[in-house]
Amino acid sequence: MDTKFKAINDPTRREILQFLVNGPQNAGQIASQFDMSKPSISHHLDLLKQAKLIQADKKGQFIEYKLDKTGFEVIHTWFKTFSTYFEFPKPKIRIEI
Amino acid sequence: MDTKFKAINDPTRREILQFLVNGPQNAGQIASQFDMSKPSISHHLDLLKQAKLIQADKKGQFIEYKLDKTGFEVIHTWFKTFSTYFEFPKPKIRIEI
DNA sequence: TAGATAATTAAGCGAATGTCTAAATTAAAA
DNA sequence: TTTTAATTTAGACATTCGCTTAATTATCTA
Repeated sequence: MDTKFKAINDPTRREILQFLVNGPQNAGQIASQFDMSKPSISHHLDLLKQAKLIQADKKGQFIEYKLDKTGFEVIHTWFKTFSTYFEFPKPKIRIEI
Repeated sequence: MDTKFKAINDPTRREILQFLVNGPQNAGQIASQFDMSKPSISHHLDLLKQAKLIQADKKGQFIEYKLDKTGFEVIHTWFKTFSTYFEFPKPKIRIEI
């Protein structure tokens, strides 16, 4: 729990997550998106992985990262308490009688 | 944005939010829930207020705090990208005819 | 007006965080 | 096998964070 909130607390890590919405990317491709050293990005990837917000797949010399549902589900559950409290708008449908 | 993620990063602040689901409480009532000095809680409340996750209402000598929809909506919007990506189950709706 | 109560602001300190460069590991290519 | 490339691990350092105690502000009440 703590690990997940810590993971999404950093703006760079949130950007990495956004970037991975486009699909799986290897560490180098991710690093190239940022004006930051590769070791720093590597460290961010590690924290995201620990939080189970991303998954790592070794592909030969490369490591491919992708979003991991596991961690997001936990955050989603946490958030539900509050969305219920405020009754956030549910999707609207039109009914024909 | 940064402010909100920072706010929910701390476990004490998340507990405060959970506590406020029971309804508005003043600073003293909130502080009494934690084994921590009042100034520390006051500081946490300040950060939550800055993040617009809670609202403060001065009631004479007391200050009453309650959950603020504003900040939660922003987090909700951020999260939507990922819940869409994973196609999280949508809330059930009630149909009125 | 004094004194007591609720709460915040201020100052200080150790621990955690994010960044960097340099070194190590692992796998592909020459 | 030697070299090159992808990535991580290690070590160092400045900044931020969360906590405490002491002081301050604001409000109520006797």
